Amino acid sequence: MSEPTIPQFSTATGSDVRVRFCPSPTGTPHVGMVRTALFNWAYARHVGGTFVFRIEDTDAARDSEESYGQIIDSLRWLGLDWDEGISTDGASEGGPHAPYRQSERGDIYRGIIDRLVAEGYLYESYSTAEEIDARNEAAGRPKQLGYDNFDRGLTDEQRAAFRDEGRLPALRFRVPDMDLSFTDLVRGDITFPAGSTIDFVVVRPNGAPLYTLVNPVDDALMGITHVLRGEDLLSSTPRQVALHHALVQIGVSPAIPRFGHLPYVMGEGNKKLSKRDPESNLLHHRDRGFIPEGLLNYLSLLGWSISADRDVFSRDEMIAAFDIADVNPNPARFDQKKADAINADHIRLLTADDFEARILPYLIAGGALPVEPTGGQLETVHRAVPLVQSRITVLSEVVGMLGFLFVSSDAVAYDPDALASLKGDASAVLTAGEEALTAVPETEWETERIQAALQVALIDELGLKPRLAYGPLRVAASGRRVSPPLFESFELLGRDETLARLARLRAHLGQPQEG
RNA sequence: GGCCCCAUCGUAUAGCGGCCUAGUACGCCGCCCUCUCACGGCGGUAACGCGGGUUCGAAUCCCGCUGGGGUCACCA
Repeated sequence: MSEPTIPQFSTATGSDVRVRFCPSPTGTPHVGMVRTALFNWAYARHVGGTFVFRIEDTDAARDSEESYGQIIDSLRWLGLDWDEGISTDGASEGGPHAPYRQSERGDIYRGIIDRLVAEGYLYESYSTAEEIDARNEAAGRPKQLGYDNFDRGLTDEQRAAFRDEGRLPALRFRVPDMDLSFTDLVRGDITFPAGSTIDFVVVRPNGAPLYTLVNPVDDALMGITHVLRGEDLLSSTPRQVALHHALVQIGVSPAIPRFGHLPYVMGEGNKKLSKRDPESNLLHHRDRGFIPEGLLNYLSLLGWSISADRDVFSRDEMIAAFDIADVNPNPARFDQKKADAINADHIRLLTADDFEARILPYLIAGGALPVEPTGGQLETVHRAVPLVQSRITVLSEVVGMLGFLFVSSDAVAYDPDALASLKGDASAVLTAGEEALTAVPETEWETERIQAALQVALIDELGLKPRLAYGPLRVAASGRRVSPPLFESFELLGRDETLARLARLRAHLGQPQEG
């Protein structure tokens, strides 16, 4: 008859698996946070389990409604759908364990706290930070050791005395004096020696429960079986295991969830990707023109891989292959170049129509097109799609790539860079080009005819190198050194506009340079 | 400092005792294609932190060291 001291961890598998994503709505969504959401989601989808979305807003001072909205917006955009959790349309309660915002679950916590106190798992602590420091100092105990479990042994008289002073107690969890172990889903067995986990505060003196309490409590109440979270929470796992143990003891939940700690997402150097780094901001990537497929793909590569020789794949392929057991424990560095390359691959995978629909908002946001583009402008975009889809890595690049198509000849801006690239007698080239193209009638104004005319006039007759011949024409058309293919661009611009641009650059080059 | 985690090319990773004179991708460097830039194609550069074991055999297992990171809040 040997009852184990530490009860069993969840043995749920397959459709019994319940995972959750429970961000705290502070600040803008971070890519590390999204990676955590992604892995939880992918695992749930892989095993056919349930993905719960909960909001941990127990810190009124730091939480914001704006951040809350951004997180939801981000999950939606990425397509990380949840089966249970906060409801955004008001049409449903969101699930059987509602509410899913901790700020609305006060009564539930109150009940649990009372039971935990009654069973002796929680005790009143009157020590202030100053008093703890002072005691440590007096005892020659290193300050970093923190709380000394002083209030554990308070007598009724002592507590009454504190209360008579008008002091209110915080509630601390009594950590059992034993080794605390668990088998991490990505790291294997981990043991924290007895005595290395001190009693921690779970309820503020004003009665407000803290994350240290509500996180495990909600996981227990919501039947979470697998906790997949960031490595930064690894060292708080022993106290959560202890608390979960208590919750099992008092009958709140049947088992302790299993834990898996995902590797850090690092930035430059050897530090965590900080909120300060722009690439940590999910919204920043979306604004640049990452597409969900690309970002999801790249993020999944931070600590995981689908196979030995492939790294571009769809979300369905990820779901089919993803297993938490395959996650790599090493910290991963966020590599913007690699992320861009993966995104570029996904952009090229898009159908032309899809690509077209996706670049429109960027053309508008970037100012290349008005908020309500004309039919003619939309037609131009449509025809330009094949010219740019393989030329960009993020969607916002279409603004610079196609912007010249939507301005009049007198408004083309010449990049200093482009002007500097002009070698030889550009004016002569422009003149010859104008003559050759003037000979092309409006009715024959299409790419092949344009190319043929220029080929004859500039390459064959003037004997110019293609580079020298087409450079000035490119700058005249787009104002840039890099642009979509030249002859196609001329076709899109139309005969009159093209000729006007060649004339304008010629005039511009003939003028003394000014500012 | 206590405790915990981590350790393969610059980066992300494959590798779970012999298939590894270590594979793939990004990056970088060449070449080809070519009206620019891309795309595409071909080739190249570059790694098992160190030291002990275990074993016929170790990138793979064990120990130590070194190095890096995290955490020690009435934040989450």
